[in-house]
Amino acid sequence: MHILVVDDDRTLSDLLAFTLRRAGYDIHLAFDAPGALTAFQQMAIDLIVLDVNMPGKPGLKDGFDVCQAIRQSSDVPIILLTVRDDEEDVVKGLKLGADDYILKPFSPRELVARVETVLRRAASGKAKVDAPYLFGEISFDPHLRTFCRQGTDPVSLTNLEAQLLEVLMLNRGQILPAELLINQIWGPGGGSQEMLRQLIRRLRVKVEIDPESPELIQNLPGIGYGFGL
Amino acid sequence: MHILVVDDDRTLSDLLAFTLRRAGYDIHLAFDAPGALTAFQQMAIDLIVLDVNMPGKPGLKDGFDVCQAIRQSSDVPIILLTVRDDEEDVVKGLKLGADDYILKPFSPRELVARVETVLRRAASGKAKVDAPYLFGEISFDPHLRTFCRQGTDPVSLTNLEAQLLEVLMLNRGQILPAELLINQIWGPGGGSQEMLRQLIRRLRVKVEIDPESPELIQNLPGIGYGFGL
DNA sequence: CAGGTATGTGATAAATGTGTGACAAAATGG
DNA sequence: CCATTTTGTCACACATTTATCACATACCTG
Repeated sequence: MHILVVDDDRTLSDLLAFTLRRAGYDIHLAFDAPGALTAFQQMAIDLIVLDVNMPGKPGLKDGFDVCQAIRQSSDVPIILLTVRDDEEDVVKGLKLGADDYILKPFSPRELVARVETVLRRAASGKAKVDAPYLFGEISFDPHLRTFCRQGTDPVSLTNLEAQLLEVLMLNRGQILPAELLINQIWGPGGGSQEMLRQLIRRLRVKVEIDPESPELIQNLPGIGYGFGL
Repeated sequence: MHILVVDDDRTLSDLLAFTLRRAGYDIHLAFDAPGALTAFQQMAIDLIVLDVNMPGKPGLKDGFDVCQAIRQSSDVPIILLTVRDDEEDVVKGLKLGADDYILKPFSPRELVARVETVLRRAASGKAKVDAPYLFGEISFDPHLRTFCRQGTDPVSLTNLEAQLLEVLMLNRGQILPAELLINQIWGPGGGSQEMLRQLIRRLRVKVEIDPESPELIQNLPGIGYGFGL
């Protein structure tokens, strides 16, 4: 599994490479926008970790241009690297076709988790969702595990609740089989219908206006659950 | 990791070089302003330790001119060396784009700690924060390790407490994963959740009005801690 | 209609995360 | 060297999250 890391900052590149190699990936480095395109064209890359700010040249001056150029001919998964102050950058990048983002500073575990999530989504063949954590008046921040509905206070979710909501929102409009949800949240061999039921319950209590008449998270009997149907 | 040390005082240069080599860095020396620029242009330098007073030539007559010249084309981290009486020099240098300063005389540990902090900041990709150590009625001096809240006596912090507060304040408004804090304070493979918890405790006792209801340093369960949320 | 299954709900037990205090070990300064 | 301070380790308390169990309700089928 080959990952291309694009960042002009050598210290950060080395950290990224070290972390991802340790997680079992083959890493290739590029340090500017033209180098990124060249590397991508010369190697079979499975995912790109792409810093937003980096030196380039006219027509290819930063990470956004790289993202846009790659998207003209490929749907390889792209994860943006940006700092927290640059939320416009995140939105811009996602609109240009990036799949996810990582906020600096990040923990190694966060990085690996993001990479694995994005690779899983790509492997499942699901089309990308624009603004995956927005839905009408609702927004969800998977990094802070915070659910926001306009006009109400932000709600903090627990780790498992946030994982469930993330999977549901990334696959909005569809019913996900219970078995798949259990597998994604508890891993192979973990979890149970019972545990999923309780987790659904807890999540509904936190995110639905009236949990007893749920509108966001709905059930198809005998199959599973979906978000935003 | 290559560090360029610029100082006309050979004894001090040797001390600086010895200390930083012992900490694992590759050291390059320059002894005047023109030599500094030449060395910087000929090598891949990751950080410059730059004495303020040193011989130069017209247009490049001291450390400030070097700093200014380098900043026209590079954002390599720069640490100024100056004596304690020259606070105007410090302000002048920081305005010209230096990242931090070290006051002579200094301890080897102080030097290494400053270098590591500045490299870490550079690696995090975070733009320099204006007045990073001010926050409302609070101020923190990382060199003196002194925490001040208006209307109360200054509080002296230990080395680790000051390191933790520095990381938190430089990333104010964000939750920093515990793993990242541990890594930054104790280095790769060092520290533990246990040790972080104790350090958080000790720091809260010193800086919070009521450590049992902390307002400055807050926890996001399962993720980490943040300052000024 | 009765029985079985799926799903929702609540309560409690178990597990995990975080805060606090005490003491040992290590580091530091005079 | 010794006294003091700092840091690390351990134990326990408390808070939160997750797992388990029990029961209720809805729906479908024979």
